[in-house]
Amino acid sequence: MGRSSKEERREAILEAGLEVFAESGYYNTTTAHIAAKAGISQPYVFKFFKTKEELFLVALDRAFERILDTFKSVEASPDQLVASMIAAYEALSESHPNEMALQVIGLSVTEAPIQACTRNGLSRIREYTLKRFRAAGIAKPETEVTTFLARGMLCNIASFIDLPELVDGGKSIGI
Amino acid sequence: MGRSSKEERREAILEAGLEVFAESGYYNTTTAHIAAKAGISQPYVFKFFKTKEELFLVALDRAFERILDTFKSVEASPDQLVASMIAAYEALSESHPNEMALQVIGLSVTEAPIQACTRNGLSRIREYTLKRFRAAGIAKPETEVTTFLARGMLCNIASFIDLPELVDGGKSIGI
DNA sequence: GATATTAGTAATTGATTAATCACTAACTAA
DNA sequence: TTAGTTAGTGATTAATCAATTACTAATATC
Repeated sequence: MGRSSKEERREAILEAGLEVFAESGYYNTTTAHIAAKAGISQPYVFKFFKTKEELFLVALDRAFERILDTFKSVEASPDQLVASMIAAYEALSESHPNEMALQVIGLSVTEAPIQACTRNGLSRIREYTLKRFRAAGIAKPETEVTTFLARGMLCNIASFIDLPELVDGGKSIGI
Repeated sequence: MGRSSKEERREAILEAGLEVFAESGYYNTTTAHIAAKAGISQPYVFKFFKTKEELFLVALDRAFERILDTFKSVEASPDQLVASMIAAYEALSESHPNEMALQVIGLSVTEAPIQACTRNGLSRIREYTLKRFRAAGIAKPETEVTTFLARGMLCNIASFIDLPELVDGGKSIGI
């Protein structure tokens, strides 16, 4: 087996971790669960990630990066910007639900590096969105960005705690 | 010592639990921490609460009840309703910050009874708010309620993860 | 076919912690 | 004073789990 296989194995463990974390949260996920889902032994996880925390951090960071990349790829006329970003976010919620769940989980993990990652991720998303809203000449951009992020986060929450009616009475999965 | 003292002791343990949970989250809070903050021995906690989970549930339930009671006490003319409810929520965030933090923590605790309590609490708050918005003749009440709740929750989140600029650039503590 | 390397595991450890148990000291009432 | 009750603690337990260690089987290389 060449290098790519090793990288694939790491990727498979990361994906398994993502799934189990999204299902059981950070603290109730054991490295044994992750290993089982990845089809390997529990200690072998540690050949790819030094700690459980590191594995979670890599997954969480990827989730934030993907959101940012998704927003960066949005091209729209000023008056269509918000609608386009909402659509992009909705698509992401469908294509990568586990990464969306990870954001909610990250919120109340008190380990400092994870809190820092969450803070940093949300901060960067806010900054970038604000820049776009401003460039589009949207009125009260700070307020609009907060509402946009708030509705997006509530959408993740509604999905994670399985309470769809929390968002717009559950009529759509939209933010 | 009469009965009231026993009730006071229970209340003190509950308050200690609230503080420690709000600071360290659910899983990183030990019953020893709570006992230390309450000035008693660790096993004595269990004379008042059967399990750590039960203690958390009582605190979380109280947090949701207080929000609901606060909203119920809001009296305002239709065109002032939203502003009044925001003001009431802001006051609550200042007077009972730990209970607000508990909501965020409850979101990603995967133990079933706690998830159920969170779901139920948010659901009831949404229902009541929607009723009030409708009675005030607010247009698109479902959407407005979602935005209202979303901004309130983001406010709790911003406070819990110590990222004030997440809400309206950090200019105020408002929702 | 011997040697080295890679991929992987079984077994163990060490720390943590919720919860129980067995106890004692202080008060209360007859 | 003694019997009973209440308030409280020290010591222990039983389970869990991240992380390490020490090993083996397979594969590639010369």
